[in-house]
Amino acid sequence: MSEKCLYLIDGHALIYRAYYALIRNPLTNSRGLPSGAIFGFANYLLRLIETYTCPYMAVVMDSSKPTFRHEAYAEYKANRKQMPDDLKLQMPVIMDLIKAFNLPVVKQDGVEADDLIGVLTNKATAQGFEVFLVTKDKDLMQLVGPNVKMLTPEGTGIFQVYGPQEVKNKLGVAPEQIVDYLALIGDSSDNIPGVAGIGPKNAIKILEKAGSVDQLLENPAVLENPKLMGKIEENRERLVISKMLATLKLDIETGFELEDLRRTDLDREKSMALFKEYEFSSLIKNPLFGGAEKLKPVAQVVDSLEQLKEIADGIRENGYVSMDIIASDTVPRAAEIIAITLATNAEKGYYIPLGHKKYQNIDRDKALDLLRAIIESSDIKKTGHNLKYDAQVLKNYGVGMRGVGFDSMIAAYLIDPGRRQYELDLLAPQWLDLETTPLVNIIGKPKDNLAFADVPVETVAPYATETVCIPLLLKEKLVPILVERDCKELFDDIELPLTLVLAELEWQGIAIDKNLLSELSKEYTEYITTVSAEIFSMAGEEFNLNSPKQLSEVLFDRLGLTGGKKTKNGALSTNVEVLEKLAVDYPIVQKIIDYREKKKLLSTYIDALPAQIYSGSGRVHTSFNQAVTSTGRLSSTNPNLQNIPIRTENGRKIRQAFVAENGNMLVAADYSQIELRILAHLSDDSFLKEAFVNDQDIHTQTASVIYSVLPDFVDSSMRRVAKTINFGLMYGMGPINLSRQLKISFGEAKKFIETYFHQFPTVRNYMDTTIESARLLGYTETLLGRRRYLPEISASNKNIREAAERTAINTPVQGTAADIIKIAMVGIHDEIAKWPDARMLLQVHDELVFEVPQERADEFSRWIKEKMEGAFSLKVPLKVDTGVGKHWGEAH
DNA sequence: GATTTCACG
DNA sequence: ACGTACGTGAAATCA
Repeated sequence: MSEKCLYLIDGHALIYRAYYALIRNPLTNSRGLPSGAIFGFANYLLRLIETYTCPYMAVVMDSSKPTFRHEAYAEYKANRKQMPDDLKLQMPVIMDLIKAFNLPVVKQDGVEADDLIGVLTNKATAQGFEVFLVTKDKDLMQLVGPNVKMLTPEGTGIFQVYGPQEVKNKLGVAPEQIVDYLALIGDSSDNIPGVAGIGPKNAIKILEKAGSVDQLLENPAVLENPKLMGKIEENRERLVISKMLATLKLDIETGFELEDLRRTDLDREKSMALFKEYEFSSLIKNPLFGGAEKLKPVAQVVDSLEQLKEIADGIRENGYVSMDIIASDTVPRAAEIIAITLATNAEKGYYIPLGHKKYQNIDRDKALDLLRAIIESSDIKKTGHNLKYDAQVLKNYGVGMRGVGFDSMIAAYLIDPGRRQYELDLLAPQWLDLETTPLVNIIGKPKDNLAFADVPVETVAPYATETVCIPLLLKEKLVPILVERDCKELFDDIELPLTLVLAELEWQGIAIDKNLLSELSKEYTEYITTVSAEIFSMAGEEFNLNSPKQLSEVLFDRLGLTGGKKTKNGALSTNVEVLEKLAVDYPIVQKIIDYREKKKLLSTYIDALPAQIYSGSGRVHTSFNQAVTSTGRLSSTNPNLQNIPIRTENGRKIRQAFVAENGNMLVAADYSQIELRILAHLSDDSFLKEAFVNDQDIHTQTASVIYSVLPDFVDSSMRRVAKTINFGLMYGMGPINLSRQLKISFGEAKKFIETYFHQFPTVRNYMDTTIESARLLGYTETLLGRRRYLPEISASNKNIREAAERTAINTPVQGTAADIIKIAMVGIHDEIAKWPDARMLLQVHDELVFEVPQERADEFSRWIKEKMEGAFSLKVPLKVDTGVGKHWGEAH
């Protein structure tokens, strides 16, 4: 690129663009500071600097004072909303970033960035410069010419170049006509009014005929279209104003000279410091900063049992080992071991090939026997990433892992439970400034259908070595953070042992009665065929009942039903709440509701579950994810066994298909009102505490207080109201939702809530204190110190702030319940061996399901009750209900 | 890939 | 005037 070349960066336009491009996946660093816009903007700047080496470069910012356009047209930019809070927070950092990059900033009081860009562009071209306008703003296309091009960000870090021809192709008008074009169609972001009824297509047509707005106003008749002509005549004044607003003001005096815009090299240290603070690992990797370091541990391939024995001795001496299993399948129960990698320090890993094709492997069984003592020792601590997987694969070979000392996935999750992913290739750059070898480089994309066993040992070994060395480095980095945050005990005593408990649950799986499901399937399939035929005949046409869009068209357009509600995207909703209201008057709607219920059960459970049975065990093995929820709960996938129907008659039938095998029974044990008990504890409310201490019905007691009647006089509807309030409370429910839930008026709902808080001031006080503390600290935490960061708690946008406040109230309650049941699970796991053949199978947030030999089922359930109730001491007792049955439905 | 709906605690 | 509870995962449609 030539010496005489200048970038003019439209600061605000690019910052906003960066902000909105990343808004769907809000980026924050581990302390919860928002950083999406900073990241996006930094990324843009880096791309510019590295791909186009222009020696002149400036960031042009808007004036903070009003400009002539505001004076000329009061509505100018009136549509502009105030800068969003989380963006406002980022602005000072963005200014620091620009400074760190040593980029000149151009800003002039009373002058808009657009105009300044125009003036500077003219100045530069007059001196023979080539100018690039870096912006998203269409207005500036009017400057494009032979030596002026526009660079528009497309996606993250890619720029589209617009010269005169590209402008013409994109918008259908030449750069010289942009002003007239915008004057006609208007621009909502700048609130340029334009002419109502004239959009891009009409504008192009008009400009083709008239040439310009001025000529058009002189002679509207050229349009030869009375309707269009009328519109123009009516809007003469608006057109003039619009054109004025859209036209850049180029007769501005500015003190900036081109030499002021010469870029000096960026300050690597400052930039680096900023990137680190905000954990922009991918930017740190940029070649401008020398690139990220690559971890280069030695990958030693173990080629004999003798050598393996020496390594095992070394590990015993060392006291801990990082390990990873390379296996044939991501589903652990179906996975065969291809290799094991071990490391005791981050410099070197041992790769033990056990199942590579076309390779002289080590005898797998002998190798496992050699390692068994290490893996099964609770004294030799295992480190790794997602050891739950490795533990299960080993279990396939009869090796039972014990003694987990560190798991980088779990550690990263505890530090920031809000993240989506905790993959090693994300954690390494984030916490260590290291780059990892992408898995794609080893086994290619899924379509390549390549397995580890097919890949040469020399290719896999370096990759596998990284996966054991990085967790060791992460341990050094993350453990001090956990210690500082006072959640090391939570990590060591609950989460790490839980990993092995979950491995066990998943590995065990649960038996499914296929025959029962296939009968249900027949029955329900028949039903939905009949109902859908009825629906079509009543509707007078066939359509796809599964398509909300088509259904809404049929109901609200063609059949003319009213009373619909809109979804958040403006479509008319067809959800069950809407349908139930309509069902009163329209029989067809009731049929649709019935169809929906059965169809849901059929496709999500009845037909899906049998397909999930693993042939090797004849059982269904879910995944309990330990690093997903922001509150500390587990989640369940493939299949989700935490949302098996129970609330409706039809749905409950599905529970009968979860069965104990011959000679066994299922024992289900669930914590009764655990969240309200936790609320009683946390709020220290004497009434709530007393109710639980005396084992009274909490909803009846609450009803008695809010209705001011003796408990004996509380009827079922009063209890129902109290129950809804009690539950809603923990989510921060307002009157609108209470009224909807109870189908009562807004006023009544409001009164109930007022009465409640009047009667339970301690609870209100607790909630206020919780929100206040979340605001001060930036996070809330559970009784066991599990943190959740809530940066939005200080937002000025009421909706956003209040949502964060509700989260601040709910998380300690929901999260503490999660902590407690995890403690119970770990405790039970440690002792369950004394019950021959008893196994823990499922966790459903406040419930545990076990499979136990029939003759000991009752005794076992008494033991479980005791273990679960004793898992943790609150100011009120914990209560557990148990049930025993041949199937899950019966065990309740 | 986003949207809508609905299953659970 | 407006929107409208916390935390999840799966299926189906549609662009």
